[in-house]
Amino acid sequence: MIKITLPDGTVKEYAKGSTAMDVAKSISEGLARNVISAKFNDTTVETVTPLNEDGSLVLYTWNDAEGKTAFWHSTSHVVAQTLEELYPGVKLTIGPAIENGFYYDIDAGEHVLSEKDFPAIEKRALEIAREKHNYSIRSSTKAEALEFYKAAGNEYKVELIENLEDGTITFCDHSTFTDLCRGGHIPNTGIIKAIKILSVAGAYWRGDETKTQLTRIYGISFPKQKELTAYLELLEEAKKRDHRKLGKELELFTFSKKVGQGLPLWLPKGAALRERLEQFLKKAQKKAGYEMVVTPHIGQKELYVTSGHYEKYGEDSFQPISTPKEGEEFLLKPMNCPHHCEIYNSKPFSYKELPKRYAEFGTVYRYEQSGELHGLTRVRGFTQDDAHIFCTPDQLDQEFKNVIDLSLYVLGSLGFENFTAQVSVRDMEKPEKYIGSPENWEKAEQAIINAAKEKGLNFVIESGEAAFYGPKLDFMVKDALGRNWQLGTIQVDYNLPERFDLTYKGSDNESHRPVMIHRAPFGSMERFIALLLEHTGGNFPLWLIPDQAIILPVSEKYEKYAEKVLDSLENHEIRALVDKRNETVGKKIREAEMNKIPFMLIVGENEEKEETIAVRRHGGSDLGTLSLKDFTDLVTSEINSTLKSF
RNA sequence: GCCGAUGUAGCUCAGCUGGCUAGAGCAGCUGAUUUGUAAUCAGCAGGUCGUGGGUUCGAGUCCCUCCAUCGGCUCCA
Repeated sequence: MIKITLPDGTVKEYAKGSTAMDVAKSISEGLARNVISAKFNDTTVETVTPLNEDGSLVLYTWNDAEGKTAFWHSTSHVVAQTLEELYPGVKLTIGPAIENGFYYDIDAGEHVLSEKDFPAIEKRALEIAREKHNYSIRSSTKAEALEFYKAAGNEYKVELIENLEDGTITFCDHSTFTDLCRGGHIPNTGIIKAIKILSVAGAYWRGDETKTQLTRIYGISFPKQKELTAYLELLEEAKKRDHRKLGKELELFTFSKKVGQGLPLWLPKGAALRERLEQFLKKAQKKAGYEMVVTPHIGQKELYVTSGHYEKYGEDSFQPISTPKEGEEFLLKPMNCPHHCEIYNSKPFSYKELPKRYAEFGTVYRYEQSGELHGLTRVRGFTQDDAHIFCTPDQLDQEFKNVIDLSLYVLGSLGFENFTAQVSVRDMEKPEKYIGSPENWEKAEQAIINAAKEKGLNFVIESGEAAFYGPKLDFMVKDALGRNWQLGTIQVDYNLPERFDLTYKGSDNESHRPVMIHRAPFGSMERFIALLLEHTGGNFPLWLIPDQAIILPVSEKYEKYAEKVLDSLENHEIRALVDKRNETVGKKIREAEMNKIPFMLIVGENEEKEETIAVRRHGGSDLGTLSLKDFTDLVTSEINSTLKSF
């Protein structure tokens, strides 16, 4: 007998060799029907794996993330089988579950897969699923596994197996299909009721640009057809919140082929919105002890040779601008830090004067690969809400926490709640990749982790994600389609102070090296506004939205009164406009709704007589007839409740 | 940059296997209407079908080049 500990703490005895499914059956029939994956002593096991020792067991259903992982991974096997069947000669590589669904990478050989092939793949995969095949895991020796794939001519699997330890190699079989696989499957293909192939894309073998490009098939599957339908509807809804679409509809920004790809053009409403965001941050920064500086958009090539950026990125960047003068070259600035370093260097500092905090809304230019450009989230010219803090090593800890406070204030004021933080630290196995002393790195990494903990951030630590010059903390936010984007960033830098020979005089009357912090709470104005658009669906907070109210006169006769209302609102700094067009009220309301204007103020005979306005809120609720004072109070109080001062 | 897809009026789209002067709705303009909570009516105007080449008696439709966009990959100071 073996003792199995369940998540609620109960311990039960089972015959040796019992499976997770046996345990589920002993608890309830319903659970047994729904259990699709299990973890035994923190290792994923099949529901049919015999358990031969004491241990703790967790059972998962479709409602658990682990259950979905097993479900989607299992589906990828079925899809792989389908691909082998429909396109003879394809070579399978890997097929994991991902956050939403799964993919399978294949070397399709001569076949070119496109969307046209999806229906056939979906149909056949579902047929296979319906045949209710059991998944079963089988061990293999390394020699056997190698022989199998060498015979099949699949060099990818051979490469994978060569990197595996003998004795740990397993295959998963179902139907006539077999695949090298470490495990984690649902019991039976029959519970896969809906399969959707979502897209096809190129992906390099092992993520390496120099290796073969494989064909990646993305898909998703569900235990109920209804859930697939709901998921596809969700995707449709998400598309409506795409910032590229909303930006066009709300006239915030545009792109021009003539100006160049990845170079956004800000329209009046968008520019004004940007301006409000900048003022908002400037105010908070002033309180936090920052000083604004201004630097030019270009700098001598020498500047970037000093900073080291030219060596690292020069080839792949906008190329130097030459001048009539022989040998003179300038670069568009790809970041503001070197300029700020030179500002620091413009005079000597005592430790008593630190930290110095130089802030600038600095526009930078980076030659991003054409295939990588994406709306406002990935562009070639953008404005960072940049600042560089020069401080003593002792001040690093406190400064870092202060920056976190500022970043949280920014995210909070704009309604971002579901952000995560990522702390990027060194890859301890590759010390040669980083500059700066290990002691300093250790100190900085600890300072960041402590600060993140102290501020209660929901964060993950990623090894090897640090920049070569220092560790960092990034705030990550998801877009409408669930893709992760980095917004705010806080980075410690030991490199530039060294390269620019920055110093301060310490209490010991010796020269010391300051530490530098790069930080941008928005990240960039472009990306921040993009993510804010997707988060709010275009319904920005009242203080930020371009037009706060629109006055809709019922007919031409009330235009004068409408103008009077507009004057009054403008005196209270409410951004409003009058729709004087010769259209019906219904039409004016419809368009104001589509333009996402928060308040619609209808004025006609009654309102003129009583000096009031009939207020309709975006979304349809009727706030009734209000006096102008009541309305301005309403607007002010709503703004004050969302926009706290720092 | 790589793989796959897309590109018709300001916007959203139709245009079947190549065949008369390329269509619609919205937006725009003109006129009528003076409107009370999500589209008043009528008329007009608007397109070298992304670009350049090719095949063909004939190309929006087929082929190639380039450009841009979209989904991924790689990259992201």
